[in-house]
Amino acid sequence: MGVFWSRGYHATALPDLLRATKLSRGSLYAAFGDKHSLFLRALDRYIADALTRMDNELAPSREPVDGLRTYLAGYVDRTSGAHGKRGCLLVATAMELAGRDAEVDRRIGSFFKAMEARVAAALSRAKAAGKLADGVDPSMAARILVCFVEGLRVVGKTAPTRITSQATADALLDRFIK
Amino acid sequence: MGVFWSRGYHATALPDLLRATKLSRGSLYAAFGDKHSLFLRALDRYIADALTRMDNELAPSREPVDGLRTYLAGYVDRTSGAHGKRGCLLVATAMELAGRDAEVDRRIGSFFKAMEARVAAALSRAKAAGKLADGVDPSMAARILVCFVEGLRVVGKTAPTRITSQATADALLDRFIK
DNA sequence: CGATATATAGACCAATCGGTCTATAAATTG
DNA sequence: CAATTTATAGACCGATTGGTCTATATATCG
Repeated sequence: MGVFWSRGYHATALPDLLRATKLSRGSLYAAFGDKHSLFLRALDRYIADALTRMDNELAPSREPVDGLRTYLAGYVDRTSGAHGKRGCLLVATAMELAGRDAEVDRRIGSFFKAMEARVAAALSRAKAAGKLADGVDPSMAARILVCFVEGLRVVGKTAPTRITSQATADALLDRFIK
Repeated sequence: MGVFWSRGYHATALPDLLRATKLSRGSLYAAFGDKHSLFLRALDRYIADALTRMDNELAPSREPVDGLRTYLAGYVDRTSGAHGKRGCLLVATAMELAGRDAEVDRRIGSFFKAMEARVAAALSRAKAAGKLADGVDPSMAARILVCFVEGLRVVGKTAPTRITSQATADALLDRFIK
């Protein structure tokens, strides 16, 4: 997964995969079929990891605003400094392959929907608890936040400081909560 | 430019470039040196186009909030439906090449800075005109908007409807203005 | 017109791509 | 221990990569 993550699909050659998996050429093909299948598996794991992380951060048992704060803080951490330069397998894949690979399309589309749904749910709970500012619609705000964090991943490629990114994320969330 | 735009750097092969430029192999190399130089030229033009467009949309002579509205509307248009699926040369390049290509790094970094500066300037003018909501810092809000529109480009790969994207952008801007 | 400069098509190059296959080594099992 | 399975290294394949070069055609110009 890591090698696709930091290089992208096309730029990752078989030798890179062999080095990363410590497998022989034959074993790799026996285990995964071909490069494309292996890539989809890496993408699936990346997505699954991201979703379970969100399920923890935004769990209904937690205070929703706290959950959103840690959710955003996680993105801040992953998109600033050296972490940021590493990029994001999902965003890189979306830009590189979406629209040209049906399997990828489905995964990207459902991931964004899933993320948006989780954020919207957390915002709804926050609203129910009276924590949201007046006139904030949870599902609308969720779409904004999803765009924002994915934008963070893009801008994160220029390695902004954690301080700046954190302040930006805080400023945005502060527009939504009381 | 178009061919790099919709396919990315690695996925664009020489035959694609020959077809797009209607040049012979020899002429293309005589004119541009190599694929990488040609790519940088395409990227430069893409960036220049984007900046001059912003200079028009956010011109000091225009009403700043109107300028921001048309600026956002432009992104909405470019990131929804079929336009969205086409993607963005800049974001695709950032994800594909940033961190591995110094020439690209410089361009991506300076573009985001330039975009942020222009948006911040427009927000400052809006604030001076008393149009900004209480507690909104122009430069902070500019960072938020930049992340948001770049996130739109990513999510736009899933071809959301223009209606939805426009409503999302409106909802965000409404959090900043009175 | 004839001479010269320019651009063309496409042969050609080494390197690398993803993928297959075989001969050998290592591990497993009875 | 011997027999058998499993995994290894790496030769090998055709296709394609970015890039060069030459022979031919097309303009340009005096």
